[in-house]
Amino acid sequence: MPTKKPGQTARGTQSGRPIMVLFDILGQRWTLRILWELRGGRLTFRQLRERCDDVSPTSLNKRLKSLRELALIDLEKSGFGYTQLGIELGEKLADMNQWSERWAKSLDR
Amino acid sequence: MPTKKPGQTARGTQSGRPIMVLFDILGQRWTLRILWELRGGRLTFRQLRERCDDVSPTSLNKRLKSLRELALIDLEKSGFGYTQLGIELGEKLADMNQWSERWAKSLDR
DNA sequence: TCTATTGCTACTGTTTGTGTAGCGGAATTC
DNA sequence: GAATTCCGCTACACAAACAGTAGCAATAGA
Repeated sequence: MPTKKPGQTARGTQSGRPIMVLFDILGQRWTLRILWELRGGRLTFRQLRERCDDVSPTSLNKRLKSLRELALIDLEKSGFGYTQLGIELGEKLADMNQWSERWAKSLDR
Repeated sequence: MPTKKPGQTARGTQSGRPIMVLFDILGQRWTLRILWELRGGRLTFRQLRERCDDVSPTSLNKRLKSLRELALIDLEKSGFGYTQLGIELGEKLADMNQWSERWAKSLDR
């Protein structure tokens, strides 16, 4: 299945609305994790695999391919890393991290 | 597979860090969409199914069960809806929606 | 009692993800 | 210049997740 871009129909919707396309890719396993692990700077394919609990190269490659097509990450000599757009999305994940800590505390009580 | 809560190991990690648990549940298909569709208020099981492009009841039920265990949504007489914690997460999704619109415009160029 | 709606489940087939092994290419080392 | 080491990536077979249809038990209203 080719990666769907905003404006095109994505898994589970016909609208092509950007948020639906985003939910499509983020709703696939490892996507969120990959974006998260890149927050500290560029990583090679193999470094990224290690950080992601040795995700299978098959899955990793599929996700990286999609994320590159969607212009969220790119590949340079020093490895995979955020594009300008990806940085913004990474900030959203950082927000979620903060929220998740409060969430965990609430669940404890 | 039982739903993992923060502090417990989740799919793809041993740490139990809240963000990893969150990525686990959000990285399953339909989770993000379900949370998104509840933004306008409570919906019954069947209403939610319709909004989610007729997702199979099997999948919907699994997600709802997980989200309830994680205290992100609850079920009242008027249907499924956000908990207090869920509202906060819903706001993050609203942020993402705004971002995704800018993202789509950037991709056009 | 009959009807309609609720949340939910069983069952089966398709799609998605996993795990191992290893490829070809480029850079580095001896 | 041959061998080694790293790079991104792929093939293939297996396991887990998801989908689609049908229909259940429980509740409420007429």
